[in-house]
Amino acid sequence: MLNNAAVDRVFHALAEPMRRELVERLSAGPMSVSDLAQPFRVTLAAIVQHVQVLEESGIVRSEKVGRVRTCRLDPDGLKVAERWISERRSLWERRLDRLGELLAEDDPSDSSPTKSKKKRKKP
Amino acid sequence: MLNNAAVDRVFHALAEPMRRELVERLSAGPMSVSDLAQPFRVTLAAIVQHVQVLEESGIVRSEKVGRVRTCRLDPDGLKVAERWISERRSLWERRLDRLGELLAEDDPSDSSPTKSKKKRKKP
DNA sequence: GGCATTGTTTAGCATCGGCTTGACTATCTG
DNA sequence: CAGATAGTCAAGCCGATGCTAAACAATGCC
Repeated sequence: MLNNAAVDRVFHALAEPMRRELVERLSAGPMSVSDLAQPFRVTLAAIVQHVQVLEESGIVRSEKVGRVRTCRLDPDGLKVAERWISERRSLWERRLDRLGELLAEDDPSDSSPTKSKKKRKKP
Repeated sequence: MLNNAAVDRVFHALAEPMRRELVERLSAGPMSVSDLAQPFRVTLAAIVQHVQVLEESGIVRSEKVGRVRTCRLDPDGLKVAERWISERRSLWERRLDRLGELLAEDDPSDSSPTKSKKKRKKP
């Protein structure tokens, strides 16, 4: 995988609770940095640093006009993480489905983990 | 949001590259801890710790039979992260769509920085 | 011009997190 | 039984990370 570094940056960015809240706020619409900072009890500098991380990860884009920097969500950034997850999950779930089919083929017994009895019959 | 702590744990778990590789390996099928550890150049203890984090986050379930602990992916854990992302992203994208419609309605003035020309007509 | 607003940058601090080491338990195998 | 295998636990090292303070720059407003 070549986009490994991108996946890395995105998940690293989303690991931080305050950064996720910033994303949450931005999902409602674009915002200046100080507007973003308003509900938090931290320095503006801290918010700026978080925004930088989000921006380097591709989750957020921003542009400065005058002295105010306006930040907006970039769906493509989030898509990177979303795809990584859904690929792994669907891979695993397909596997589970195939397994279920195999079990159902000739064994109507309960497939729950407690005392699973493996009666395999290969024709 | 009450499941905030769960979201926190899941994203924290996925932030670590080696843990994501473990998830990747597990998406191919269940595995013992030492099988999981095999391709990595770290101690078994390190892998155990990673597995614990993944398990506390709900991404992985495991059961010990005899002296071997078998780990398997739990799709529900990954779903927590997947839903968080897709909710934020789709919220934002819906907003973009509405904006596009509004712009197309009667005001050709440009709201995006790079000369985007949206000529859409709403029937 | 003078002052407030809005960020940006850097250095330092404190905490967190990943990893190792080493001691230990429990289970299999000959 | 002895020894090997598979994992667990606790302590500690050390680099990464979030936050602050402080100095700075650029823009807007009177």
